[in-house]
Amino acid sequence: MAAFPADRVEQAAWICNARGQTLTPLRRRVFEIVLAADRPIGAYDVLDMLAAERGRVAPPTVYRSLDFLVGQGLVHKVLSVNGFVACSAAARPHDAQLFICGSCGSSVEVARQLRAGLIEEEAEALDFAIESVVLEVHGRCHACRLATAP
Amino acid sequence: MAAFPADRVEQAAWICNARGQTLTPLRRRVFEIVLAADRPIGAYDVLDMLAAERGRVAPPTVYRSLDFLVGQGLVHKVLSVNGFVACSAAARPHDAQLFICGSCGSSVEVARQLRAGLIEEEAEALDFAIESVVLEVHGRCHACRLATAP
DNA sequence: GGCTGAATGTTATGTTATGTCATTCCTCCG
DNA sequence: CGGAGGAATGACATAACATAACATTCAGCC
Repeated sequence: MAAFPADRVEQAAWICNARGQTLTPLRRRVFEIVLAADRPIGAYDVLDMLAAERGRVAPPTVYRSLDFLVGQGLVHKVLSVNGFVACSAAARPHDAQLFICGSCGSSVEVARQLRAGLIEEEAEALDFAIESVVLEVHGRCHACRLATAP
Repeated sequence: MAAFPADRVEQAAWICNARGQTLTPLRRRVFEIVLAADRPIGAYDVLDMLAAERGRVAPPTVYRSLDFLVGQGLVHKVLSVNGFVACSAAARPHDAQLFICGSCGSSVEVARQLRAGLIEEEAEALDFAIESVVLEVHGRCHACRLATAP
């Protein structure tokens, strides 16, 4: 198998192949659209862009592709804004840790683990089997803070 | 002012009063409904229950009351299930930390702080001003684990 | 009495997401 | 070759969640 590629779309294709999955043209295009937005983008925004390129597109077309990408860890769903954002480190799936600016809508994914075992401790105490953790931090980003407090 | 009451609904009324707000009959009833569900409940489920009691009820009626309760910290919105759950410690507003069972739908709110400063550190590094933090842990609860692994 | 503001009612619509069945296309196997 | 089977997509309909905008009610107050 070829070496891990530099381009993010090619990386995505490589990752899918490595798992016996296929980044079809449609999925690839959806991924490109999500990637091009530098912030969480709504499913219907993706839909509109697809529709502009190829005529009428129905919601399931978009949701199926997004679900696939989320399933592969290539894209994260951002619950607090009902949007989707490209993962910044998709090689291995992980729970997203996002800082989301309420002012400009941008989001930053943080790779470094921001949990310090307390969640796992608590889960242990509750005898709760963790499957995933949603962590979304809301506030104002650096740029927006500068903009309004000059 | 009277002492802090034992009943959760009375507590809620007391908290609202202390802030110059009013827990009106409608809001009180919505709070009771959310409280009675021992898990996150959807806005439209609340709506159905209200409608059963008082005839036609429109969505804004319910959403306004829920928004008020969320604003007062009496109820948390659970993003990952589009639902609302009564806060277990409403006296002072806080970000919710929830363990949600994907099997039975129950949720448990944890009062103990599960963050260890890493999020704040990261925010500092990003010059990001935190306004709120969404933390929702998904998995299987104790009861459901017992049920399927006897 | 009439002004005011908070709350609620009412109508309509916007936004997000999914269920279901049909169609296409590729692959594998005989 | 030809058909079975599976993955992906297309197409249609509808469900589920949420809000905008304006009307009405009602209590408190001058």
